[in-house]
Amino acid sequence: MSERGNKREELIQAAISLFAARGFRGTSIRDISKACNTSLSNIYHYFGDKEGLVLAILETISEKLVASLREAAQEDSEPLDRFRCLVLIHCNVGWERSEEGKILFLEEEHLSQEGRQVNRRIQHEILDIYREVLRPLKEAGLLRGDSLTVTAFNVLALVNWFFRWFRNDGPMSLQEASEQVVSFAVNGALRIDSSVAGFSQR
Amino acid sequence: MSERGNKREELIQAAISLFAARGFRGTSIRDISKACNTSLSNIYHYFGDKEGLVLAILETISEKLVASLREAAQEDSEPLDRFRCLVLIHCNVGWERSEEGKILFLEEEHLSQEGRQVNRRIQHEILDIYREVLRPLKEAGLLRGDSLTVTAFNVLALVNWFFRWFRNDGPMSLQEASEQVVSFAVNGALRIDSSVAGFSQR
DNA sequence: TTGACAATGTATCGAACGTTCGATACAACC
DNA sequence: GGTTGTATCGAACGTTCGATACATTGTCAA
Repeated sequence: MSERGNKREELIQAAISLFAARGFRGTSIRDISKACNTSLSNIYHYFGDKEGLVLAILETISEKLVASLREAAQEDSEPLDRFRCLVLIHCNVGWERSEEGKILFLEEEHLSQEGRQVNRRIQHEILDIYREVLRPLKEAGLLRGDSLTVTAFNVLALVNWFFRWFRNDGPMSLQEASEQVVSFAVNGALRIDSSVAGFSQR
Repeated sequence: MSERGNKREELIQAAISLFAARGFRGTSIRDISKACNTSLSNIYHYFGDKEGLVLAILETISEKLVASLREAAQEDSEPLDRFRCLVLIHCNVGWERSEEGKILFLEEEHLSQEGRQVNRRIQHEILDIYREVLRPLKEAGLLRGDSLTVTAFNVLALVNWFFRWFRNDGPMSLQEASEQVVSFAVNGALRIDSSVAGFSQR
């Protein structure tokens, strides 16, 4: 009936949804096994224990979300456009995968030492992408703050909070809302002299 | 040994710390009772059940944090300064009471219908404070976005995320860091023509 | 002094938790 | 055709959970 490795992926997907909706402690492995019509012990066969399941989830997220952001960050265009593009992509991709995003920031305190490290590593990867994109803008003297890291934190704040307040059935479309976020991020982070052109001199 | 009503307050304070550190599901009422050297049943005597304890905590937070913000928002100064002041106060007071802040945003999914409503009400109160402070700036045509609400969300994003990344033992002081947040918030939210003066015409 | 009532403690409950176990079914390999 | 490895199962383990029942103490008005 089922191909090889299918159940494992199915379990991960179900666990992502349940963890995102009810949290780590709020979701029992029985809930997850029931959602996949399989047995408790099958989860232990695949992941060792409950935290092993979380680690597998984090791996999945790391591969998908971070890859999308890296792609956006490596586009070959002007630094400002690249920054704009990164924030916009992050809003859109992150909203599509908002369940995964919730897991990243919701559950750190319930994890063991190893789980915490993996979690931090992923968050650090994302932060680094932003720093990298912001760096040429800083070198061009466009950054408002002194610290690349603080600026990156602030931009990430906007994006991650966006996933909390935005509702698809609200008055704004995803496109409108994420453009608002981009605008806020650009103007909060950068000093823009109304002349956006003539920028790529360096 | 203990005065009347002391135990109740002691239980609330201990519960705030434990919930903030380990989450709602991660903290048992036994943990809380042990932290106060009292018995399980005392908690049920005072709060009815575990969620009643959370509701009592939310009441406490609502009284303290919201009151501080209201105070900052009602200062009699120029609208821009009032906005600046509100964000700054929020950063500082919120950091001092960061445990309470975590509870506000961490646990919604574990609460019952009533708990959710109380939680939303408090978040709505805070959002309204920001909207109120932003309104005169919008009427003066200084707001970048069309929506007061979205702008308020974005500012709240910066403040609430600040509580996540800021560390007292880091390279920046609380004052430096919160000023960075204020700067980002002001420039992200508002169109400022470098001439800040001559503003209070209305 | 006593009686009501709030405050606190002890003992216990059923349910749910994460985890482990021994046993299959089945495919692949030797 | 025996051996091995993987996927899956149901049952049970010990622990902890939120909650309750009931007894005891403390306090203060009648």
